[in-house]
Amino acid sequence: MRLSQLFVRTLRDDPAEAEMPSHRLLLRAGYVRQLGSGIYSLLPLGQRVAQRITQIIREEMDAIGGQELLMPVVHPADIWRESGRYDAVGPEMARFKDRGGRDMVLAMTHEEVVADLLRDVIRSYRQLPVQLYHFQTKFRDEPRSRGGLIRVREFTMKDAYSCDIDAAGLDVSYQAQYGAYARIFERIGLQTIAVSADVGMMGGTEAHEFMLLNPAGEDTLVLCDQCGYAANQQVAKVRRPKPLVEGLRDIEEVETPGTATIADLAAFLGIPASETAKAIFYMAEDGRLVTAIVRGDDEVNEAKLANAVAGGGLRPAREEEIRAAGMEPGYASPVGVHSTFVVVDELAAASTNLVAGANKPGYHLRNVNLDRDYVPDRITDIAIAREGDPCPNCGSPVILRNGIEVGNIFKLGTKYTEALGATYLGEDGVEHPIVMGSYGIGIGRNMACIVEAHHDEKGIIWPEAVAPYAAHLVAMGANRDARVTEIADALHAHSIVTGNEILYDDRDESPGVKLTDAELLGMPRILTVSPRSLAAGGIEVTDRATGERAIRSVDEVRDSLG
RNA sequence: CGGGGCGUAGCGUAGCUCGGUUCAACGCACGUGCUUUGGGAGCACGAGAUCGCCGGUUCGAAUCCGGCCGCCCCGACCA
Repeated sequence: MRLSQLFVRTLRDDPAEAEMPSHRLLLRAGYVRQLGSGIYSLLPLGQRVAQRITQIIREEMDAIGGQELLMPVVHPADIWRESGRYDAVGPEMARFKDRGGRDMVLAMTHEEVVADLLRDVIRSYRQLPVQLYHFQTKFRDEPRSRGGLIRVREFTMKDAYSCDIDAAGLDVSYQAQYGAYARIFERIGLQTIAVSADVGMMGGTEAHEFMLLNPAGEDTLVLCDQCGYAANQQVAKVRRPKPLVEGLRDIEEVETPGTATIADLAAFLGIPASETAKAIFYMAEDGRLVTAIVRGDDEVNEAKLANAVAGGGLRPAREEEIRAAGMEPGYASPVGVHSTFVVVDELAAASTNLVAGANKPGYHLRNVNLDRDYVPDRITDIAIAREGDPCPNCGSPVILRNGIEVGNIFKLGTKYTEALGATYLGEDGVEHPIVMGSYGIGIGRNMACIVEAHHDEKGIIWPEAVAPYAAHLVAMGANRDARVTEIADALHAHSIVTGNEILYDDRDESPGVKLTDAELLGMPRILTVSPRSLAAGGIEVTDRATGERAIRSVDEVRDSLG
């Protein structure tokens, strides 16, 4: 490809809106352009990278028996009503009516369509298992897009769906996907960590997310470098040492003016925050007011709490809702209150003689104890893991790191197949719902993550496997030696013939401009043809990653392009 | 949705406090010509902006006021 013909323009200055390296460089080097918030065009260079990533994923999906198909972006609302998600999913799903007034949606994901296909095609256990996948546009009207291609609203995703006769089959499919993911990320140059993850609104029993460590990552990971424990903070278990149990002392009211926060309360009473009980309130989707109790030095993990409540999503309760239940915000506790769903963290439950709210302004209670003073509905781990906590596996201190999710795998189970009636007739002559798994990789996000992991101050450094072109040929000083253009043209022509076309900077630009652009664009090798290189014996080959330069003969370079 | 910031030429910005013949400017990029050619070249000429939009105040608005829209960052949110 001749650079003089390529639809691209590189920018000398960083666009003001770009902060992350990948966003900055992809814009400056002309791989992408923004159309609106979270909506991007891939320019020809970007599209080539996307296609190379896509092809690698395709190969690995095929290698584990995946079958590629293509499902629509526009869905009738009906199948989303069948699964219950038409109402369960909020405004992030775009909805509209077609000309006939029928409700339609833009696909955020394709479980419903897969289940619909399964109920149409699958009759017998003999047709299972099967793994389906496609590359398709998703639209999710995110409340906030960010970080260039890291979090966008419209994007292409590889989503795969495994379909098995039972949980054991799902385990096999899940493991196959896990292995394929490891190979995919290895091949495209991303060092990832697979962490246990929350199943969230997808439902299901188990999930992993493949994470790229990155300071700008939106997820917090809890990692143990001793035993390899790795979990998203949303699900990371907390196993802190149990406190010493004291004898229960009598409850006692104490005046504590102006102590609506744990920090103020602990300071006022001169006790550590760990000797207090913190009450946080949420409304569950089913209308229950949830009281979460953690020790004063802990924070509530909302994902864990939501799973403990099992009443759908949670939102913070409003003050009037808390008062309506008989409690006083800032001085609240479940003591003497019976109308809320009380979830107590294990550590708080094991702690004795805590200070808790008295449910009147300016007063707390000393020596509050579980069971004696209030009745829990559930006792479970709802605290958020902290840096230095003992690893739930081996007890070594864990570390916290930010990560970007580059892929995920979910064991869905039968949620969608039951809802849509996708069943097979088993060997036992009985109808069973098909057991599904779901496996996603965002193409654009992966492209951005590769840049995050592979760049320097000069520009992008594409790994060979995903580079838009294997080499960037720069012709310089053509007017002083006719052989320069001759040789460069011939090399470029040769690369077309071999099917491994290189990028050829044939522009009438100064050497500085050409070399700077070559480094910005990031092909793995830069081939320089100039009177100087010819005098030295041929073509200068620069390794973009290491900066190493070597003179190679023209023949040698030509052969390397084959 | 809360908090903060920003919208002036393709990109980056100045001007805005203090309204008016340096108010529409500067650098880069762009076009033409000549020179230049191994690290973002030089000279000359040139094209390109109804200063995000609408309304108001005023003799006069990029500048002041109100409303709206868009974009970015933090948080909430995130199959």
